[in-house]
Amino acid sequence: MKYDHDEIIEKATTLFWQRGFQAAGMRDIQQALDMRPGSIYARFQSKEGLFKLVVEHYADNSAKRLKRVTEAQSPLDALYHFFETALTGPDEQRYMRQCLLVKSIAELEFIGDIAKKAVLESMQTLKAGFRNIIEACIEKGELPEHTPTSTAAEWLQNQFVGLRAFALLQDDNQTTIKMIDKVIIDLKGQWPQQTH
Amino acid sequence: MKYDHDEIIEKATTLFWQRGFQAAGMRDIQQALDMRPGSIYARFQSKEGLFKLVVEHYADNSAKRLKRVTEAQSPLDALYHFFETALTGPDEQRYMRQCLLVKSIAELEFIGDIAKKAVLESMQTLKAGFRNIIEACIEKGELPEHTPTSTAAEWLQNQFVGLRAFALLQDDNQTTIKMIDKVIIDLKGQWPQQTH
DNA sequence: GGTTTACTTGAACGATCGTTCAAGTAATAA
DNA sequence: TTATTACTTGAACGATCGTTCAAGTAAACC
Repeated sequence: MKYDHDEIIEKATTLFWQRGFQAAGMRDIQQALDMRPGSIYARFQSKEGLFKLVVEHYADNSAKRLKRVTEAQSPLDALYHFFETALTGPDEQRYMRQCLLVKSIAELEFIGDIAKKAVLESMQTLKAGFRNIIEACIEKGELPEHTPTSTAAEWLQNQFVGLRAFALLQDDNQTTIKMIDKVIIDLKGQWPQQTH
Repeated sequence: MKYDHDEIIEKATTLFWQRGFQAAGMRDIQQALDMRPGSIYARFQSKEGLFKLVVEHYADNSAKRLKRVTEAQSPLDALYHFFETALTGPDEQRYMRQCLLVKSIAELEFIGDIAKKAVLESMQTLKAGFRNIIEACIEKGELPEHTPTSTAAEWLQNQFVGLRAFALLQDDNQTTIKMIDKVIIDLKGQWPQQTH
């Protein structure tokens, strides 16, 4: 084994995160990993097989981060920090502002069934992570008891998705932070009634 | 001229909206338009040239719709309706839930500079449309005077983008409507202060 | 020591991509 | 009537795509 497995996955993650599944051609991958096509196919079966591992690695990482937010003294503050870190990084890491999973959803049709399944399942994992954060906030008295956890979790994930798309095109971090502030305000705010 | 110009653009819009720029291959386009490659290139120079016209056509249409919202008796109600129509259409028109422009932003790198410019400019047009709606709401007393129009417009566009991505994966319209309700609630709600 | 297994190499394959081009058609202008 | 212009056709081009494969290497197992 000439190449370390974790190192490969991380290099591949960077490439797929920057370029997306389709745009990252096999020859780009070969260059980024410093591996020849045969090696890659012997290990990962296909481009999709490699991508699947990357998605799972990315989702694991994200889930761990969300868990850390849940376990913070003030989950609400930690949530704010989580958003801020994800959305206002330095320019050379701008590609990180976009969520790899969301980016993948945009090209779901081209990905193949196996990796597609991994993407959608990872989205569910993240949603559960957001729900845990909200429940932790309620428990610590940072959010009202009557907050509808399931709805709020879906909403929060959606805000995160929207903000990542927003921050990607946004040059002014101050504007992005204003949007994060708004998210926190609305999270504490009213929720729609069942009836409509 | 064997083929009508508007008809071509509309057929092409449907195809690009469904498949995206990259995924719509020239042979798909040829089939959808019932035209041979030479005809297409003689008229539109390139795939990108055709796409540019499609984007502009789409943006014009969207701008008109937003304008109609602005001019409604109750812009806020009309806004609600606009969201609802865009996000809960029948299943065979599911592709319409995704905004063509937002979808294009996801593949901005592959599009080419000319169409790319058209996409970004169209986004600005839409943002201006949202701002006009908010100003109309304030004028009609449906939103507080102190609503920060520019921030709120950016926020509203962002909510729209997020919701379209959300609705695309969502099967239950009731859940989507709950999210639209939340948008309207938050639109009337508090806004972050300048200082932070 | 011999066999197996896991990995590595790099040339090459077939498919598909956007695009070109020589040739033809039909309407308009001079 | 002739020339020009705008459009149309369909075969074909070169580039690039993901993938395969014969051949080689090196550690692990018997």
